[in-house]
Amino acid sequence: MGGVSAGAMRVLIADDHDLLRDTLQAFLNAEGGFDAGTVASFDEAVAQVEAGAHYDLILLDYSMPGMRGLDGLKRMMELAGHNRVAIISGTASREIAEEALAVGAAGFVPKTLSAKSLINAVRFMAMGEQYAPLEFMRAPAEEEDANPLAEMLSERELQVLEGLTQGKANKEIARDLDIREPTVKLHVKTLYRKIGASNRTQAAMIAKEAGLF
Amino acid sequence: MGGVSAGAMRVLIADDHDLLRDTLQAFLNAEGGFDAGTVASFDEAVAQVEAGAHYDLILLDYSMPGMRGLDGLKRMMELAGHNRVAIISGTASREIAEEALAVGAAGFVPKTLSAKSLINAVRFMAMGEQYAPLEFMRAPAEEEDANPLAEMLSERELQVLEGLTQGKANKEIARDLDIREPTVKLHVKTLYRKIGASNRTQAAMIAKEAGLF
DNA sequence: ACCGCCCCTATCCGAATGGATAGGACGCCG
DNA sequence: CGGCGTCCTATCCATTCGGATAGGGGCGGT
Repeated sequence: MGGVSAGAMRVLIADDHDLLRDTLQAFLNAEGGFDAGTVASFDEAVAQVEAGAHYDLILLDYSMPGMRGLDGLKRMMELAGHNRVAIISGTASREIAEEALAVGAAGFVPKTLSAKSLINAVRFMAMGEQYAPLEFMRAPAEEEDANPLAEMLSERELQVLEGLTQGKANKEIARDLDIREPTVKLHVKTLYRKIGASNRTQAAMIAKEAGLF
Repeated sequence: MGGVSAGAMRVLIADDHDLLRDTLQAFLNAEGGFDAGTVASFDEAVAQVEAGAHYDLILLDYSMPGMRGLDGLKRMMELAGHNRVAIISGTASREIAEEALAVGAAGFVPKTLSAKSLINAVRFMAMGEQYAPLEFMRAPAEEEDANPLAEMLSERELQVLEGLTQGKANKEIARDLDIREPTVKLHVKTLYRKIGASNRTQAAMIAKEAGLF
């Protein structure tokens, strides 16, 4: 363990949100007894590591310049096998967190975590453990799909709706799904009622609005 | 950290990202001499204000539970006309910032702002000024509009296209624009050719895709 | 003045759409 | 078993849409 003063744990915070980065650094130093450094982009973090800097933990923001999603995580872990690398994010979904942990990240820290919990988490991860907030991993176990729309539509209706969002004619949709056109018209009509549309364009916009397809 | 000196400026931070919220509170109190309170949702912020709490500035996170975009801003400003209200966000676009300022927000604070700048900004806003980081407002000043689509369409065609994206029938569009239906059909047909659509749904999706309307 | 472009209006026609109605086939559950 | 919901098919009909064609009027540039 490369020792800096009295063995203070060294942490590198890489985040383009200066506000969080600066206040977090101050907080970790003051309340957690860490030795925290900061950079504002993935490339700067890489430069730090390539320059030989040692950190007990590197926190990478999921959506920062240069990160390209989990790509940055993988590259950083290759670059410095001995440095522990964790993801911090305010927006990433549970799926991304799981994938990050799967590829060997030291942990996943949502920005909804309390500052106090973060200190514990950082300490935990720096010790070599893998961390992720249980409530984050458990709660949205199967939400993402829970589009209010997708729930109320049958399988066929969803397939037809997808066709609508592509501007296809009933005849085309029928061919694609290998059913007769009258059937498509039925599904179209029923899904109109279900989602509150009065024509195919409205239906398509509503689907798009809901983030479907 | 209690040190609420007589004239300490009171700031309310409403953000569901505990991490930022807590560290920011500590930072504002320690470095800026503020008296900062925090809540984790819009509803809690409303409760605080309704309970009669006075703040020199209220910082609302743009994407927090209950906010519903700028809806929350407007509601909060109505609720407490004398309290200054500002938006803080890590993701919102320049357009949103401009709209927030237009409806009378005390300011717009991107989370990419440095902690030092934030203290100045908060002080500035609490004094009654309207704040927004110039580099944020200027940089993407004139791109968004340069829709390749909008350029090739005439005024009327754009109006008609907007009607299409709302799922309106030609007849409705004609009524709205106070022209005859055949004219609408003409515009529809010509704009199909211009943007490469073969029916109204496709046209609507293309417009949406291009960020129009 | 002529040309090009945009905007407006109009008519005709074939095709697609929206809506109503009426079945048949299947699986699930009380 | 008898309902119930879902999916499939079908027919009829009024309306809308998409496309073609044919004008007239205004406005700016050549």
